[in-house]
Amino acid sequence: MSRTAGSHGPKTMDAIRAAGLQLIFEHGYEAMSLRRLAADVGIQAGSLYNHISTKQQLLFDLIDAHMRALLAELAKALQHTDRPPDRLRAFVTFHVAYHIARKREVFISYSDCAVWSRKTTPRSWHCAASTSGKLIGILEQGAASGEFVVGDAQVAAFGILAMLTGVCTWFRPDGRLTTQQVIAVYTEMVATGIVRPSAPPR
Amino acid sequence: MSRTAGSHGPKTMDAIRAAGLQLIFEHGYEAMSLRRLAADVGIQAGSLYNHISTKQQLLFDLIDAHMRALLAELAKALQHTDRPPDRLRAFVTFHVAYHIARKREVFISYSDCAVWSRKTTPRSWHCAASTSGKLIGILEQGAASGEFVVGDAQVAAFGILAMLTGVCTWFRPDGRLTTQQVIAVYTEMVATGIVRPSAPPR
Amino acid sequence: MSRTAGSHGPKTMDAIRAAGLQLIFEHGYEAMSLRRLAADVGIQAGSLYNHISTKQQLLFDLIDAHMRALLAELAKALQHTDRPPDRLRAFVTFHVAYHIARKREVFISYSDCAVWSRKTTPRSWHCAASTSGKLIGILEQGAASGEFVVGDAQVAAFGILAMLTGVCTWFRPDGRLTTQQVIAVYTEMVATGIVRPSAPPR
Amino acid sequence: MSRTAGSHGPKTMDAIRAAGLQLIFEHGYEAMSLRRLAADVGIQAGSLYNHISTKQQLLFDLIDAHMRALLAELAKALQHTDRPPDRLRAFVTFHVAYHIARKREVFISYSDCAVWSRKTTPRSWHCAASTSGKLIGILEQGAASGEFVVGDAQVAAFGILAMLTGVCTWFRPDGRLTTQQVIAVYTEMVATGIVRPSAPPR
DNA sequence: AATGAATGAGTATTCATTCAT
DNA sequence: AATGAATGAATACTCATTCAT
Repeated sequence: MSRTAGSHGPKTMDAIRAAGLQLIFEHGYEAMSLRRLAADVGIQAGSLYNHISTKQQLLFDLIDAHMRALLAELAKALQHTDRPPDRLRAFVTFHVAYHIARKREVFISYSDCAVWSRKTTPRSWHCAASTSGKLIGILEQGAASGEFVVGDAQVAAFGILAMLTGVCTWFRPDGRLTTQQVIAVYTEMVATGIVRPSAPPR
Repeated sequence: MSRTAGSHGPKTMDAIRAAGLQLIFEHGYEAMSLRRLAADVGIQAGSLYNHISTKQQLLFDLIDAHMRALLAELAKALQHTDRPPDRLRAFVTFHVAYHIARKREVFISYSDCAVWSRKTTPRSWHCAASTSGKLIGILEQGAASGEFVVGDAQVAAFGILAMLTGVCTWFRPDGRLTTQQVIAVYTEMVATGIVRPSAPPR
Repeated sequence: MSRTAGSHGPKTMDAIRAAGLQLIFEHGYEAMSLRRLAADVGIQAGSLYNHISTKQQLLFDLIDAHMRALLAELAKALQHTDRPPDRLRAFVTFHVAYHIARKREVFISYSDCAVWSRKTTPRSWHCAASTSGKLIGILEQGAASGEFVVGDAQVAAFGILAMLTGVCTWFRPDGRLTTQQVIAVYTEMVATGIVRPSAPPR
Repeated sequence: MSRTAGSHGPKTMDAIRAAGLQLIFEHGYEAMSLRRLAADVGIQAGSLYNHISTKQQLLFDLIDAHMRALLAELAKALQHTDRPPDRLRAFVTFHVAYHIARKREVFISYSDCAVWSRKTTPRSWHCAASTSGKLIGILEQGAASGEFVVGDAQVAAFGILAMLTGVCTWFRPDGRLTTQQVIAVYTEMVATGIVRPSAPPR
């Protein structure tokens, strides 16, 4: 029987990460208190330091884990497609699904930009650059092959990413549309235009 | 004349708003200290309370001013257009220009969502609802008149807004594109598709 | 009438210095808690920071004040003497009297050495070097003029200083000897030998 | 063989004492953390308690060992001398040599006075009393036998002890003087005067 | 309208120590 | 005899806010 109430053993670190994720999502990094985090985990505040080195490091670890997962899963999502239209579709499908599923991770990654902004290059930079780089590559490849017409590939990629990421801010699981429907709508919008001019008068 | 230590008179409130805007943008609302704000203004921390009631109220005031300006200028930008394609173009043009010019105001408005999230309806909700409502109206009007084909007007509006707002995160005045060029690219993307399939083979 | 119990106004800093001096003397620098210091002063712990910047700075300020006073008073004690025996006598007299009167200041100055030891040159180094330099000067001057015979002037100076400073550790105001008597004994010991061989047998 | 992480066996206690001596010397008792001590030994902090009962007890043990050694070696140094001048010379020789060799032990013994001061009689009191008692005895014996002239034997003893102990603070093994030379200088100073008036004019 | 000094609750972090394993 | 995780109290220091002057 354990000595006291409260979490114990190797599960504590997992509980800290889970509670940290939730609390930073709810209150923001600065406003999250380690006392509150410890309370949610069921240990004393000082005991957190058996598992983390600093509050900042906990944030970084959560962000890093998110970014590694994002990149790994994105790579997997694209690995069996090679034609640009298919790759674009796979990109959109993955990105929307991931951002709906990992809303909190996405949110706290912005803490990185916000909190340490403009001092140091945020650790999310590499991830963002890699993700947008992949999308730019798809667009340029399609443009080169004549399958797409793209105005400015870079701005297009940033636009698409912002649009897809934005799903975090409004999607509700109990809302009007299911995840699948949202994916379908976004895929259609990216592939054929958000607003399509009707057939030109002849 | 430069702002000096011991600054006083009716300019103090303006200085507080300016310094507050900059500091919240740089550090986030929670991490901004009123002592630092007071130092930037050139007064003692306690003296701030001759001008503001609380730190939170200062944030709200900045956000409210931003949102009122956004809505007022948006209304003005749309007031002399009535055909949906023109209105959509005007909307995009205005939104991009405004977000490039008011990067910091946009940024701190998110503090609102972040900090007081999920407790109370954030004051930005009305603004967001009004803005997106206006855009949805344009899209639906165009769809009704047969000038546009739009899949899901609401998702399309959210997508467009996210895309346009995203310009804040990457635009640099000394970057590859001028504000005018960025506006042109976004307008084109919204009007005719981000990625356009090439002419179908016949 | 003041708003709360507790010290107020420009006297607070003096009270902090007095209480800090006493507490560091009693418990040592590391073991002195700012909470306790604040309580002794009659204010809240946080209010200390209206007067000091850090705990370390408080220590340094106390040490610096002590050292400046020591050097200034020593200079004054020596200023009207010029023959080495008189200067030596004046040095001893001053040093014993000062160390009896400023026991606590002397004690806490050692915290400097102890606490920040061997990392940085302690701020007391200049004072110690200046004091011992002055004494060495007296001894060398007397040796040169033939008024003294001194073996190793530097070791002699260190020895004398240690002897004189040591009075701090055992002198009690209510003890067997008065301050004047102690000064007389030390002066005699320094001038004619701690232990004097009796007249050599002939 | 070097001490390695995971050190165990009967050598652990020795390693704890050695590391404790060094750390208290470097940082002072209060500032020494048991975590750091454990790290230096190569074990976890909790494991220290298989060897020591409390942090305070470790300090006391180190001090007691030092004091027992000092008293034992002093007794041995004096055991084959009986004439006061010889005993005084032996005392000085021993004391200087011991304090040069055991600088760290001497230093930490003062922690005792500092830390627990004025609450309880420090454990060093017996040692100091015994040491100074022995010296006073030598001086008085010499005075009684007519071999010495001593003003105030007690003050003289305290003065000599402070002087000899002070060697800790300035002696450097690579300095101008060897240990032997320092001993010679001190012996001479104690026996014939720090500063000797030159031969009186006749 | 500004100051300077105060409050009291809060912060992240460290500490010596305990104990089941 | 060692570990790793826990405790609970303590640490220096910061915070937004108040208010007599």
